[in-house]
Amino acid sequence: MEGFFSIEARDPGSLARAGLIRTAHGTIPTPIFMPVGTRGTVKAVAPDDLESLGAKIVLANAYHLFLRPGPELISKLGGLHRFMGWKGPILTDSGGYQVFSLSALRKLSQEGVTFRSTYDGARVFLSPEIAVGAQVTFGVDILMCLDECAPYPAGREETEKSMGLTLGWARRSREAWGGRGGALFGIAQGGFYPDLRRRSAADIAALDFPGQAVGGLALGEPKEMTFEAIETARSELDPAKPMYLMGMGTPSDIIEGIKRGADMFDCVIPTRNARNGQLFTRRGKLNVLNARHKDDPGPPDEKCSCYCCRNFSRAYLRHLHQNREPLFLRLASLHNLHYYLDLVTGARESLLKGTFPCYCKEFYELQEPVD
RNA sequence: GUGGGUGUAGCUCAGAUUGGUUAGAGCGCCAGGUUGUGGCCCUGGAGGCCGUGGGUUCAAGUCCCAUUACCCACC
Repeated sequence: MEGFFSIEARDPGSLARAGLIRTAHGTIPTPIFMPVGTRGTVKAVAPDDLESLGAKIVLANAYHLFLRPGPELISKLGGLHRFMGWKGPILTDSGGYQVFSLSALRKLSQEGVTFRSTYDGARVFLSPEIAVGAQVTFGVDILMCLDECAPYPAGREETEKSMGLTLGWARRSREAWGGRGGALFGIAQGGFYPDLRRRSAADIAALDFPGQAVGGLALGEPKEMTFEAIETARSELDPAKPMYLMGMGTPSDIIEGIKRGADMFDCVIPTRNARNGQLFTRRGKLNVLNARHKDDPGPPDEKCSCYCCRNFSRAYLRHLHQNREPLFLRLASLHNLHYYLDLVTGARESLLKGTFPCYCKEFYELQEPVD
């Protein structure tokens, strides 16, 4: 994968860097945030919204799309890009997270994982080969290996066993991929045992994937543990390749992740929380459903230039939500995605200008103290 | 007018023909949470002259009488 990733600028005081990831559907400037579109749609927003927000890549989920509508249908309809009407790059998660999040509905074996479908209860088997095959069929730009994300807390033995399974699956995924289609990323696990984290990262790095992800983060552990795990993994991964922190995170998680060398992020927070009324502003979180906004004529964030903030009041947004109007979901999602994309774009620009430390400082200074 | 039914939280209703701590639920409301997503879900909180007035009783949302409002049926 010559020229897949290049680094344009580095912050001398940290591991932060700005780079470019080149794919068949476009070049992705990093650091980047990927809106989550699990089922081939970023909930409540259309592809043209994503485009005007400046989204450079979206994430979809192979497990969900595998179950419904299935790879054959997507292939028949021209691949996932065409199917979902998004022309830019797509990354698919393999379904590894579902091994964790749907743990009550699955049985694990060395060979793979058997799920009870969350749609109709049918038994579905997923292996590293099947997961890669599906992603290749989807025609996505970045594929993820099937992995197992150990829960938190987890015992040392359980964690070690889990990362072993993940490593075996990573080898098989790589074999099944064979360089076809997009770029396959390996996933380092290892829980919160520094030596296991280190080993998992080293083992994954040795497999020489085009990109590297760190999984098993933000499962409820204290922040210091999350950051330590990232640092530990980073020390063993290949710094010439993009590092993707899976499922991260809050705005400050992203800033802290960038400092620690991360290039890619995805998280459901901006879209999910938007649907529940929690909006992100420069000054911190804002629950626009709170009664105190009942007659507030101001936008969610005075300084925000998004479509929502330019045109609508907090009072109107609250009104929409109280009446369960679909427009609420769209406006709130647009705003939060704008915030997240703006956050990483700002970080990137500051890295290119050499002002990243100031950018971070300003980010924290603006946050209102939490009471 | 006569007979029957119903009045308990903002709404819909539980609270046995066994009277017994501080009267409950769902929804709504108020406030938190949400990290590789089902708009789901989770956690707290506020809110009651039990229609009104009398009576029986140590004790009444519960039993008795009256009264009032609404609903249904029949003149």
